[in-house]
Amino acid sequence: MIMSKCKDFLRSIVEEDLKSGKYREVATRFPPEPNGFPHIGHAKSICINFGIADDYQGHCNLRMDDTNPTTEDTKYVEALKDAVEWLGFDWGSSVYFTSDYFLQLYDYAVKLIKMGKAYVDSLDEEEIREYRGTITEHGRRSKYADRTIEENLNLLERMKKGEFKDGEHVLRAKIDMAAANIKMRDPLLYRIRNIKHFRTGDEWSIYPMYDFAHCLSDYIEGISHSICTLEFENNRAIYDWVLDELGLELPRPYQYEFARLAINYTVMSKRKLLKLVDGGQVSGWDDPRLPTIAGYKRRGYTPASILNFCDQIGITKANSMVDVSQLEFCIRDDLNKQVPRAMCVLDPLKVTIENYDGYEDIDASYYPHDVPKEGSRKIPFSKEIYIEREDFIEKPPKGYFRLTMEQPVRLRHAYIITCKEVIRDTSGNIIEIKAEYHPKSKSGLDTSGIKVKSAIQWVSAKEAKKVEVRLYDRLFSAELPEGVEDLNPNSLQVIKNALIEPAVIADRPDERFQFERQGYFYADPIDYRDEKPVFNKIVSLKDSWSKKKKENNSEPRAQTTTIQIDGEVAPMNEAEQTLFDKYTQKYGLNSEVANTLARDEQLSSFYEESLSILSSPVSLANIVSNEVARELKQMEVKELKFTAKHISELVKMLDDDTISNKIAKQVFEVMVKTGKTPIQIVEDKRLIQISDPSEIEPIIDKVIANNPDNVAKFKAGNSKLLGFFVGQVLKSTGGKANPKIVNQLVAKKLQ
RNA sequence: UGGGGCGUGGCCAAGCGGUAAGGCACUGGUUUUUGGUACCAGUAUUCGGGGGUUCGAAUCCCUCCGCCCCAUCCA
Repeated sequence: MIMSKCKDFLRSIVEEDLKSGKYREVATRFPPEPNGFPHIGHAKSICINFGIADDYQGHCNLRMDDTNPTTEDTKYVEALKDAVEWLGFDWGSSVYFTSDYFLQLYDYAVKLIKMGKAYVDSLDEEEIREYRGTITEHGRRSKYADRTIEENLNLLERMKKGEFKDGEHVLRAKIDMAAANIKMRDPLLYRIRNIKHFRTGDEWSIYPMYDFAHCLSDYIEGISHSICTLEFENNRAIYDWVLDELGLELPRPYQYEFARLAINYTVMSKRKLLKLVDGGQVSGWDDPRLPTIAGYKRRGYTPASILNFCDQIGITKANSMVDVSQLEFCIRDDLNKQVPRAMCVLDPLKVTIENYDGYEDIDASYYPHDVPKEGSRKIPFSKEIYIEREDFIEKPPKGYFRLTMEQPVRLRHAYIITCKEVIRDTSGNIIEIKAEYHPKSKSGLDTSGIKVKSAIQWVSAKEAKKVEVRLYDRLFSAELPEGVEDLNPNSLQVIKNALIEPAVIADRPDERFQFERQGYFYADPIDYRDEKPVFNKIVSLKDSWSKKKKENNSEPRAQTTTIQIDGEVAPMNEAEQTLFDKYTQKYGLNSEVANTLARDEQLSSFYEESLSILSSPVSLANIVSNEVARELKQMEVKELKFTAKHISELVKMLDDDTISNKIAKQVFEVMVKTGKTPIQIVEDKRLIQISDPSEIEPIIDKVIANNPDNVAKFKAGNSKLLGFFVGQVLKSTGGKANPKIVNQLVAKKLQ
């Protein structure tokens, strides 16, 4: 596999963990719940999980997360397996099921109870919800939380045996009903479901909840990186809690989240998809308009195109909406290089070539000059042919390249024709064109000297085969569809009597074709019959003509400028205000720095302390409010490896001009990590700054000599490049050159 | 008592203190017997806004704004 240059954040984490020896081998998993057909969002997840495993010589398990027997079914298991296989991934010798771990999971639950970390709660559903509290209010603990370990054990055992009705009891973790993260307010671990499970049958009356089952299943399988979507971020706390409380032998898995895929003009949630399937708006889970893997497969998308798409969209934590055109590009890009071209007329208009009598077979390559593949077919040519209705216009708009009364056109692979006469029916519709062909204009042997602007597809009337063509368009007309009201009424157009050149049907050189000038099509894997061929449109070709036409009658979109309203800054309390006044008035700090310091108790006391050692209020304030503040975001003052004394020492050197700001940052970094004193660090690394121009100038000369292009650009007015040169000089002195001096010198030399 | 995330062109997305990558889309042009493909060129003086630190900030600090997720016995 070719690795792209830019690693995504997950791969960066995996690489680090492998390097540090946290894991010997990377192990991921793709853990769908078998309660629906997988869609392209799953494909993204599949690519991530299997892709990472492949990239780092690890493995990825396919695991059915089948903990909720009420919605799950074995038919979905099959669909999931199909999807993974179709995309080309290998899940090894067997598919995993969470249900295979039910016994182990139960044992872990017992262990938690014995540790006093879990209890059987007997509140009803509504009470549990009420007790949980809200976003802004604490929850309160159930009175049942005080049950003894024996009681809990006994109850759980009986729950398992099926002695209770659904909802009578649940098992909950004993964490913290006041947690700001609502997920941590004693989450449910098990619930009673007296229902048959599609794999375990009636063996169990209780089923583990996601939060309990998932982390432990990962652990049981030896997963290293448990990758899921963003909405599980809050659940990570439980994931960690369960694994940590159980005191399991390390290594244990960690959870990481990425943003799920969204594409415009479609829906991706299983709920909405199921609604379309059940509601009959689509023909099934494999309806070619659906973003399901089965749908794309049926429509004619290739696995490679989906894989490529997943690669192109990247992996991040930012919620985003990918444009369908990105997907469409991927399938066109893939098919362009490999499928045979053929001619198919969707909306036939009869053309009689009056000066042609007889018949010939024209030999034509299946591939255009820029596709390096071999293969050709015979195309019958005769007096009566059909062309596409829209390839003739009596009164053409400007820029129309096809057949008109005055403008000849080439019949692809064949002759040039000229329109002689238009035949109409009684209501004035054009029903036929009488034309003449130019005998010397045969494709490849053209000596006619006639110039045409385009070549159009056609079929010979007698030999053409009738086919059904299903034209698919986006399912929804709204970019962000809400429901059925946003459905595109024209998402499916069935053309029963399209005409196709016979070789496509007789020889079937492929399953996918480009119907020239129209798009890519796929022989429907289910409905296609030799006597009644059916083709699905996969995607249109790009069409700059229709775009141009549309442009003429569409207004440019109005620019939206968002005005940003500034909120009010929280007022300072009295003590903060006093400090602020002191900092600005007595020490001469600017208000921003004073503000940062005054509002943070830790920072201000740190500042005061360092100020008592070194009387340099402004420099100290700058370092404390910027660098120290950053460290204090991660930890408490007492956890810091450095003290106010270190900082004043650092600032002293800065004030002395012994070191530059740039060096100070380096020193600070080392100090944070090691706790060494700044003086020590400067000595160790010989970080004294170089300010002597005679020492710096030769380096500048060298940089200038090495970058003639950039010198030219700079002189041409690209003043941003000054930073580039300064940077280069700084780099070659290990950051030791005095940047102020370098800046002056570089500016002077480049004048 | 709220918490957790996220903001870089029209859409994705690199970048992590030293010249704002790349892809899609778009616009021109070249090639072309597909108005396709391929190729070339163009498109962000600026990274949600405002301040601050720095010789230098998309990157560090402060602050404000805007989105998303969480109160299923779903996953």
